[in-house]
Amino acid sequence: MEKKKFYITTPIYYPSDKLHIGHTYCTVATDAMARYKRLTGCDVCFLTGTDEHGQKIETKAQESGITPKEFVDRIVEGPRGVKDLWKLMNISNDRFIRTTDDYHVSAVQKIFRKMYDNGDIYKGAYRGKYCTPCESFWTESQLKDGCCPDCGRSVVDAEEEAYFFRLSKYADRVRDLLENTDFLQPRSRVNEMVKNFIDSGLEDLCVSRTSFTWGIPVDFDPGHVVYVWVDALFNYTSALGFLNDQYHDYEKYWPADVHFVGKEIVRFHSIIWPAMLMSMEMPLPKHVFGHGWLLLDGGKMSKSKGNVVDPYILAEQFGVDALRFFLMRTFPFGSDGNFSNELLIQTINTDLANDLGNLVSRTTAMVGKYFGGSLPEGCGTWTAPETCDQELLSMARALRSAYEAQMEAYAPHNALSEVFKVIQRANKYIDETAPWALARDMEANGPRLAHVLYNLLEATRICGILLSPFMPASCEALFRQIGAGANCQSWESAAEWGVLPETAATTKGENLFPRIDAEKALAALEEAEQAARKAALPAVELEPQLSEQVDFDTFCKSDFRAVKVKACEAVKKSEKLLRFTLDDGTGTDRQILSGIHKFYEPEQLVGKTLVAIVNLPPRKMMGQESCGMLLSAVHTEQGEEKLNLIMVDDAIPAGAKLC
RNA sequence: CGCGGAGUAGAGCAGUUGGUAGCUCGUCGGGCUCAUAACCCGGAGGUCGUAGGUUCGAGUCCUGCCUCCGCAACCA
Repeated sequence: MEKKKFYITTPIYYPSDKLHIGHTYCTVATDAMARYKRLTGCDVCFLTGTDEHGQKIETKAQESGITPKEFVDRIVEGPRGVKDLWKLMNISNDRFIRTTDDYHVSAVQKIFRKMYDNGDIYKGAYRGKYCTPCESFWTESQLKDGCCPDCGRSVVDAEEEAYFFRLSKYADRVRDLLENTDFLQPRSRVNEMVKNFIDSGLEDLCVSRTSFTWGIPVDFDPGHVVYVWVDALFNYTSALGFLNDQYHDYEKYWPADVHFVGKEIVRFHSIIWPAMLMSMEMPLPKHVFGHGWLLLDGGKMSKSKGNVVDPYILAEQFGVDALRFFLMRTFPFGSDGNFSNELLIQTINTDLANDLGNLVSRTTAMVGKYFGGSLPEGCGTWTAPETCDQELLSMARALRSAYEAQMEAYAPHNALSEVFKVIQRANKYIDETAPWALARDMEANGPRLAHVLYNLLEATRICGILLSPFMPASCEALFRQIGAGANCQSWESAAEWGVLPETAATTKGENLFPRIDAEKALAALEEAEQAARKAALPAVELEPQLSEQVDFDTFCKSDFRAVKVKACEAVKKSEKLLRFTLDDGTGTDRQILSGIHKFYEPEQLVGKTLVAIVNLPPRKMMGQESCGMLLSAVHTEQGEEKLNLIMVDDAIPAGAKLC
């Protein structure tokens, strides 16, 4: 029998910056779904990638002084870049597409031309505001107080030649698709799309740009580049080989079973994407699922707010599987959720350490302690099952179908909740059967004890199978510990009781999920985040130079002298001040106070030759007089202030004038 | 009246088609000792934002109002 096909995608992410926990959330969800489908026996194609064109990237690359391609290469392929992140997160994507890949570029050009040839793309005029000095085009909404957002000068009405897609032509068909099918999920998003965009009238969409060049050129009209969303959306078919020779699976996998996307781009996927496919006379994807956002402190995560959560730090601190699990278990997939480190730690401790990890730990420990790691033959059956046996068995038997229903409804959080009901039931079962009590009289109770432990292993095995799409590596370890071989890990066997061999060899290995000390972990996180923030700051920052000029005579009035440090000590009760006793060549000691204790210890400086301005009026600090000021060079290194005293050659005599 | 979402125990959240208000953490008490000071049982704590309406019955449907938050830009 031919396997059922399943094609699933993440959005292609915009690599204008490092990816954060929100991107990770979406990709982990897609990965869990893909792994689940593979588990059930589907032939899965799982695609992710990056959307690399557009003005923002062009601008950012310019600022960094590199080409746009170099810029995106760095973020996509570079250390701790997009591909690294997915590798770290154990993402099982079959393909990775970059919209700068040649095969995609030429495919998009063919698509653009085809829509042009069939009349759905036409040349028209794009009306907007033009800033003549900047030579740039703005839309009404981009303006700042009605003026150019770049230079603040006034703008004029202008028209620019551009290509348009006849979106309006497909309005009725798209409305029908949204309102009368389950194309767009969750259902609540339908209203939003229809009311916001379709009811108000779909206007034709401007699908070319001339204001920047970092895009796919319209091959029959130089100067125009293809609008990024046309470019981006067709990644889903390019990656299968549509109008290119890179791949050859278009017939096999298209249409996609589901596109997982963030709610902010639902509009593009549920209106523009189907309309363009209709124009191309291509089949439509079966579903678009718009998931929610992870919020921080109730607000959106954004670079400008400086509250972006770095998935690298979390995965390193808590483990990849724990992080994957947390994301899927905690937040209802269709709606927004409040992310917090405290919640993350709590979820890991409650579900993974206390419930699941501890269940495996206590079960394998008992099999080891009472039966040397392998249960006796015949322990799988029991002639007079008690109520608790029956409850555990029936829950475990029913688990797969409950789980499946939730997964099919794109409700991974509920699927996990079903699994944990069984895990909790199993922990309760241990209490009810009290194996340690049975073990006191092995002669009389040995067979019963073995059966109880077998039931626990079986329940654990079934849970392990269903958790494996979410925590692949940890579940492998779990299977090893309970002695479950490959044939005990299949989807089919998750609905059957008694698959695990009765004498399977168990081992009490490392704790699958160690408990986390919340206080320590939070402190470590804080530290890691600060280090990351620091690393992100510019290496060296300098004070801008003054543009105001100073005349020569004024400059000459400052009397700079070489001075030698005769003594130096910290000023009592002051955090910053050092008191210098200096030889300034006059024969009388000069005292200067300087707030540089943060940078120097006093003993380091004795004997050094420094530079001071000596004709400043004396000033009292902490009750002591300071006659002049020592000169230092200052700059900022990765956000941290740095200071270096000007030290000159010791051959220079005290009192030598600097000019 | 731009669109949409949210307002449920001290905190964070679930509540599908209306039918005895649940979960996690915290708190109080009890049990157990196999286990990762974990596990199991029980108690306290909610007039489900507010005012009306439909209904035998509404957290769940309808209307008004209040508060918070997103979107209207290529931020998952």
